[in-house]
Amino acid sequence: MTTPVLDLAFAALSDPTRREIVQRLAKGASRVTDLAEPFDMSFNAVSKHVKVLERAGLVRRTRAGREHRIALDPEPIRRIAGWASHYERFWSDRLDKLEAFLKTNKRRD
Amino acid sequence: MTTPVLDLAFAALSDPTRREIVQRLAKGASRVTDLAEPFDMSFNAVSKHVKVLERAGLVRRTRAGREHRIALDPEPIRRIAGWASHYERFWSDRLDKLEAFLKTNKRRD
DNA sequence: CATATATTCAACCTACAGGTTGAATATAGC
DNA sequence: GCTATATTCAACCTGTAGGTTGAATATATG
Repeated sequence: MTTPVLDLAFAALSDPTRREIVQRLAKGASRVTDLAEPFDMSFNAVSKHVKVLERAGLVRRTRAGREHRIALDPEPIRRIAGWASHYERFWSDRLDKLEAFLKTNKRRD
Repeated sequence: MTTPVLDLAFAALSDPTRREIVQRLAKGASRVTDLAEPFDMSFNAVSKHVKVLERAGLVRRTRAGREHRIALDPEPIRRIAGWASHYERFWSDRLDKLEAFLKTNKRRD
């Protein structure tokens, strides 16, 4: 009944359609119609998926006339990354690679 | 129908009972009975949760007589962390902190 | 104003999730 | 061998997830 943040975020991201929507939104905000276009399912189904993402806080909606602009909110993904990071001591073998990745990425900024 | 790794892992982790099981297993492997003990639900319910975790690859089972030893397999969590890391450019404000954290952690090794 | 577009709302369907209880199975210990 | 323990299996129930279709709502546009 509490349905806290992680419950909703994990559940929302367990659907491949919704992960694909999130991925596309990472490249920029989008209307619901444009999000729905590439999928082989009804517009209404995609609209529902967007609502699930919204309820989970993964996405924010701003209305502009009849169009709804859907934008990614990265906070819940951050929370998930934070949750996963508690298991880092199980993946010490990957720490070096990650650190290296972060360093080279930093240089590029 | 494909039900790939991320689908199952995210779905499994969307349940707070299962996240608690994972958390406890991070401190060491456990029998199903011991996992079930603190929960306010039937043993069978917990047994089912363990099976969901197992099917998602988050947990491995080794039989020793009548007892089943359940141990964490960190690979799917790694996959989730990897998935989440693709959204790092949305959290550049946290990159410095993470990098610092990794560096100090490295020093401690 | 009339119509086309963008979107949600509502009802419905089927499948699965998470819980229960009651067996069945297999091993351990007296 | 008998009984207690550890566990799954199977059947069942209720609720929700993900999809559909059809209508309602609101805003653009000729």
